[in-house]
Amino acid sequence: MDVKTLCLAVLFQGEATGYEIKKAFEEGPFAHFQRASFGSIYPALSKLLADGMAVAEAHEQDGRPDKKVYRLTQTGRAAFHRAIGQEPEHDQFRSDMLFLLYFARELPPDRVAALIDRYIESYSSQADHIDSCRTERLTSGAEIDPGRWLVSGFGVEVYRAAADYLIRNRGPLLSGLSKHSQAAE
Amino acid sequence: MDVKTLCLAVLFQGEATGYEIKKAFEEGPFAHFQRASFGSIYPALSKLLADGMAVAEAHEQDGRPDKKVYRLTQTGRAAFHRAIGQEPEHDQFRSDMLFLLYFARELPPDRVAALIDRYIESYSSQADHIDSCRTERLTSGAEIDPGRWLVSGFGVEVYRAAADYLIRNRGPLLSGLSKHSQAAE
DNA sequence: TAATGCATGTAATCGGTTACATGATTCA
DNA sequence: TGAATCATGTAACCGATTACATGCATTA
Repeated sequence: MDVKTLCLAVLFQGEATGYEIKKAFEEGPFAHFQRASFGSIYPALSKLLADGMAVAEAHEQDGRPDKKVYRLTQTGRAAFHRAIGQEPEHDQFRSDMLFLLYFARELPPDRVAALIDRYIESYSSQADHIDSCRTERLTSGAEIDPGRWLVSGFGVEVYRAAADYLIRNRGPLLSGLSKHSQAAE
Repeated sequence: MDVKTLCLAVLFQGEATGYEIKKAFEEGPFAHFQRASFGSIYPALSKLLADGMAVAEAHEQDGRPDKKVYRLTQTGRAAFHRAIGQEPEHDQFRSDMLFLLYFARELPPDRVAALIDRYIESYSSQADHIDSCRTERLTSGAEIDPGRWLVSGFGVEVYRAAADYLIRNRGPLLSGLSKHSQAAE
């Protein structure tokens, strides 16, 4: 998804500043499946203004640059609905980890072990983080949006599955590698 | 991973043409976690030649352009080892599906159902495809590389987990959506 | 006869990252 | 005192996609 659509999506849920939009992709609800940088968000927001898809209100602040709060117009809301109406591509789990581990044989065994541990930790903490947001929302008593619930559940499940797989296969991989190097040498 | 490194990786496993490298990302062993287009592969290959990381041998063919078979040099092999020695970033499952389903409430229920079905099918067939390659390799009697084995196993497991999750949550999502729309209207 | 596979490459364009520039406040 | 948070923006650069250009052989 291009950053313009991503901004449209965040603003669709309520007014926000560029800074807050960035946070939505860092800690917020989109954090585990989309990403955007300041260098793409601010230009996208300017374009949204220029295209009449959003309006901005400046809130003065002392010492800091004026806070610019963006809000979608009807045009913007329509554009968002058009965007989510498009046929999406198939999802692919583009992974540097898999790329590296594919060549495990070419790496020192302790480096392979360290890599796996790093990714177990990384996947697990992602899953835990999403899961804690879920329990939080559940206990807050607020109404639960079925779409968001499914999306966060998916995150927990898939990242958990990834971590579990690595935990189960760490040993076999390492012993497989040492057997191979013994045979080769 | 940048396409230059990706080409280095394919060529590390043996000589290949640009066309064959493309196939490695379409049906080959890298298909489920990396991607590259002709428009990036051919320039990357030229750069590899220019940098002395690969040499190319032209094989004449009738009617078609000469087939150019690339092979890594020692320099190229060293560059590849340097590349896989770098610290990678954390993996993120960037997903258009999750983005769309997050806004399920904004879509017609039948469209949501169709989307989910599409992705169940897509994830399942990815998992099946990788799995069939695994059993093929297993029954071929050839030696199994532990790294590649782990990587393909990961693909099967994670795509399967994704499909399973959607199958289990399709109904609840849809009924959640209809309840909500009844309450709102 | 139309589409697909084989086979290589270029060029326009696009979208995004990274780094830079600025600067007050608060927390450790 | 140094780092992090809040807050906005620009510009250089890079990498990749898309479309284009060519053209034979095979398969449906």
